[in-house]
Amino acid sequence: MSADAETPRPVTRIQREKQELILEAALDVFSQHGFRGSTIDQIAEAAGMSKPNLLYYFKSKEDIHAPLLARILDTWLDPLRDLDADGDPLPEIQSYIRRKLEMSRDFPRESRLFANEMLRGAPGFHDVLHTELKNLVDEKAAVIRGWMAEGKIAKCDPYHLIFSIWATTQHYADFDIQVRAVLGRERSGEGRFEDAARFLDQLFLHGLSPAKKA
Amino acid sequence: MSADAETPRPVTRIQREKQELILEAALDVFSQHGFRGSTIDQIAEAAGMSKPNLLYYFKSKEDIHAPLLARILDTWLDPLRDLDADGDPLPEIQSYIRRKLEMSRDFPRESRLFANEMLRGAPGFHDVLHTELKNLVDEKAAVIRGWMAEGKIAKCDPYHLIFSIWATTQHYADFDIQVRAVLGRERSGEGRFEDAARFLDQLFLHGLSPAKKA
DNA sequence: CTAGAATTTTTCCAATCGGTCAAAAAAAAT
DNA sequence: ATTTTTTTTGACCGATTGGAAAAATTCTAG
Repeated sequence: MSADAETPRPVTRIQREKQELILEAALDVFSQHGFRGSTIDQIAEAAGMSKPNLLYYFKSKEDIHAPLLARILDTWLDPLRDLDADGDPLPEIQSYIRRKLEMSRDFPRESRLFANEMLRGAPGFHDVLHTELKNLVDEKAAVIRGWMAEGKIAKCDPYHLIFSIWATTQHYADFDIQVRAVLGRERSGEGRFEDAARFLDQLFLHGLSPAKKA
Repeated sequence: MSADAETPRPVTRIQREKQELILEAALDVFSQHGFRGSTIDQIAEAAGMSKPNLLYYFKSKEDIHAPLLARILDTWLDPLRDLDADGDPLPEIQSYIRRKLEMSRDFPRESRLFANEMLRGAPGFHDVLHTELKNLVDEKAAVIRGWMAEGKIAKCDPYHLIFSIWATTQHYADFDIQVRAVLGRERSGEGRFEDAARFLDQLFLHGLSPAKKA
């Protein structure tokens, strides 16, 4: 018997399903209230079980939160990983933007959980940001810089370019309520994501300068 | 004697100062942990006083939080209010971006408090978003559309333009930790805001299309 | 100096928090 | 059917929470 007093490693299919159910409920709660603002009771109720029962599957609040974060960061960076150095620069960036926007549309809770963690100062997350994340961004920034050197794209700071893509796309998940309020009832349908996609295409491709017919 | 059992309206100069001291401390705490994740004890300690003493000045947690939010939304929108329909479009927008960026640099806690509130779904804030905020944005969106009609600026959705300015500028306050991690030790000085300003100028003015010498 | 008001501290409370434990119940294995 | 294992429940614990009450202190005016 190992000395590890941990959550029963998922043997049964049922166990895995229950754990998934709990993580799903926890995502709901954590993404709204943050880690400290969420309670185990809340999560348990959202998952339709009692608190001790939930604690049978995850032995602490942290143990529910941590795997959520880990999983999310990973899928969150997938679109950036797929940025292809051998592709056409502008279409590559364009499709990166589109994929990030789709993630904000399809996984807003994940985006908000991530944002909550950043606002807290990302405790117990620092290392990942400075290694995994930084390495990936460094790599892709180099790719982008390569495109600039070839004259295929306007010269600019690739890091801030990536930041601006993150910011503009995630905004539609994290500030959803504000966006809906400002757009009003009529324009708050799912169509707002298509409008956003159109706008971001134009912004990143041409900016605001009036079209020159030179 | 009014029936309102409220916090002693600030008569003394000392009272006003203490209240300000508390709000300052509360801003620190709330901006990091959100409303539910913050405790009165934390705030009291940050303000250098005991919890009951703090409760002498503000009778509840909500009573500390609410005025902070109200004040922030107001100053937060100042730059947009100043967007001048009679000014030159591109410089107007450029200086709006710059001011928003400066606010992220100089008042990051305010930005984070606001972000925290949005993530929660902005309870007890809905009305303000749908009236004050929406009205202002509608007004300024009309101004921008006017500029487009005159051909002084490229045609695009003015609402999403405003969203993208909010997103890109506030990102440097709300995701500060991520930004620092990615930029690395060397580039995490205050200079990053100048880099950001340069980049955003280019993004919004010209986008990423390679400079045409047509 | 002294009465009165303003401020601060001490003590306390009920509710909620994260989490434990043993017993009950349900499933699975024999 | 019965034993064994897994899952669920109910009762409970110490710590922390938001907040009240009242005593103790400090400040201020006369």
